[in-house]
Amino acid sequence: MPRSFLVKKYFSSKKPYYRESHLESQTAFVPESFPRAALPMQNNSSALTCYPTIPFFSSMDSLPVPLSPITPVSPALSPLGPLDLSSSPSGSSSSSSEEEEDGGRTKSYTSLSALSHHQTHCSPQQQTPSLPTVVSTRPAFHCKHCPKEYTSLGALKMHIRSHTLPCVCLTCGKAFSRPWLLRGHIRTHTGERPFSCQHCNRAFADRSNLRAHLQTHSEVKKYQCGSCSRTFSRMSLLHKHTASGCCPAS
DNA sequence: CTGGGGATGGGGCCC
DNA sequence: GGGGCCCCATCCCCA
Repeated sequence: MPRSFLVKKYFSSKKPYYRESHLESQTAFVPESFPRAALPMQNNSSALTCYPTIPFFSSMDSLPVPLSPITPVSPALSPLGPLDLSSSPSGSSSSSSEEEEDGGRTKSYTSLSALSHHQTHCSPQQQTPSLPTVVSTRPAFHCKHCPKEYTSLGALKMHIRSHTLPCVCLTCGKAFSRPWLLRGHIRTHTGERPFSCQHCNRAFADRSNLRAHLQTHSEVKKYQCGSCSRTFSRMSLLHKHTASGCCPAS
């Protein structure tokens, strides 16, 4: 069903949206010799290039190295050694990535992302006091590029890709963390729109955008303003509405 | 200001 | 364990 969001806190500026400024920094890790000319249109996959993060790692030296020799670590002993360069002592930090209090129940997914949002929101100095100081019984894998930490190496590796951005578009040089993100981006070059609306035949390059579009065909607008009872088809529209001053409260 | 499309990021799940 | 995909989330831009 369309966008039944778990209503989470709305952080207006919490996450990096890769605009020009960021792009500029990104191009720093793109091999300068990427072929600009050839537009690999025929075969989408041909435009996919996942550079093995070499350029970026040139400044981050040790990252790929420690991943392999990691050995299972006892809960008390977090695998910080290899992965975490300078970070906090494993015990003390224990920002309890997944222990965001949820009625005492460990909630891994949304709370972690919420915690991540929180962490990216607060300065490292500030965040600790607000976090429950729970000593996690699970190992903590710290990202050395940001304050985030994960309970599995796989999750950390996945996260690290968002720093290394190994997938580079051969057409424009923009870099992405995952191949499928790059594929979606490549559609913006090729114009491919594999997702079409069954109601109006409008096509979209992204399934999420089709899903959002389907909302426009829906009679029911599910996002309602608490103050004026206006309803909106998207949560973002509701947020814009409230931000524009309808709801003086908050 | 609103509505909607486009683009993108990230976590989780499944294979 | 990794890749691919799904879904959620959010921002930007334009009409």
